[in-house]
Amino acid sequence: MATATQAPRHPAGLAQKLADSGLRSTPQRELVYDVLLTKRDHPTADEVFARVKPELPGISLATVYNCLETLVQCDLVRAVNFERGPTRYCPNLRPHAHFHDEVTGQTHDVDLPETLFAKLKSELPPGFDANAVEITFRGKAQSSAN
Amino acid sequence: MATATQAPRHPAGLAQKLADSGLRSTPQRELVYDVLLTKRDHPTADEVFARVKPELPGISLATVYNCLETLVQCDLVRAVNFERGPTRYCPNLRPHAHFHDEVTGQTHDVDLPETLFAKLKSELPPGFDANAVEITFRGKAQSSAN
DNA sequence: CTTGCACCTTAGAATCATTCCAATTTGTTG
DNA sequence: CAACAAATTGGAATGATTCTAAGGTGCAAG
Repeated sequence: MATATQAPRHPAGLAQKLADSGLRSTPQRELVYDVLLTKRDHPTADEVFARVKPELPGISLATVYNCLETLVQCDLVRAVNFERGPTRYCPNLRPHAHFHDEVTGQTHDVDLPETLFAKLKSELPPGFDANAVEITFRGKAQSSAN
Repeated sequence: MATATQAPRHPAGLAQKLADSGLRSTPQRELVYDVLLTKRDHPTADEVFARVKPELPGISLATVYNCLETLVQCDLVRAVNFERGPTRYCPNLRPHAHFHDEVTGQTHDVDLPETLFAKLKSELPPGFDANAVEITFRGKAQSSAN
């Protein structure tokens, strides 16, 4: 069998994180996570399905949805939504914003200083207690590097 | 005919704004807009439909969708999305953020200083040109006044 | 081991919001 | 009034996601 190119690309934290939640590590979950880490272009469930299928031809779309949901529950992946479009998935765990390119339809991560998120929460009127902030930009990006 | 209670609640700018876009003012459009202005609780299309129907029993859901879309096009109303839930509609045109109460499911407007929006855009890396920013909080609100 | 059982995966049906479509209705303009 | 464009309508169609029921899988206790 081939070797080098098949090694798991993720930091092996998956099995652990899953176990922490009383869940099992399965080939499907590993592969879905791998696919997200390998090409971080915020794929939809369908896109993940397409990327995963060649390696695991028997996998079903329902399972891809299940795996993605599981990864989100375990805080290994974030679900990203934009205007009723299909949900996209992002393995970037640092707090960051998203930029939606209106021309290409691509989604880019935008790192913002941690202080900004704090500042935003501090602007809330009294009585509002936020445990998450989401920031989304829409516009045009000089899509050079891709 | 009755008078006081039936007077249009909106600032009569509707017909004008529509005309600006080469569109007609219709009873359906007026009423949908009225409903949004009257109870600013970010209703879904279904909810708007329910509120509009008693006054115009023949109206169809498709028309409500059409009217809402038209109002959004004319910049009289904003469409607000949260995690793949049904689109909600908001006649507040000032730049503001939204707070989603995880307990009640309600959506609240949150006014933020204009400078914050500017600051956010200025944080974008070079090459990114945003023409809109969306800020969404999720958390718990002391739902007192409603 | 081998049986039990909880967890997983699977295919396909079901759901839900929204959009599309083709047929009327309405309004305006010549 | 006639002709045409813009709007509305009900129902069918779409697309993403979730549900359901039926098999797999794999560890754990005996």
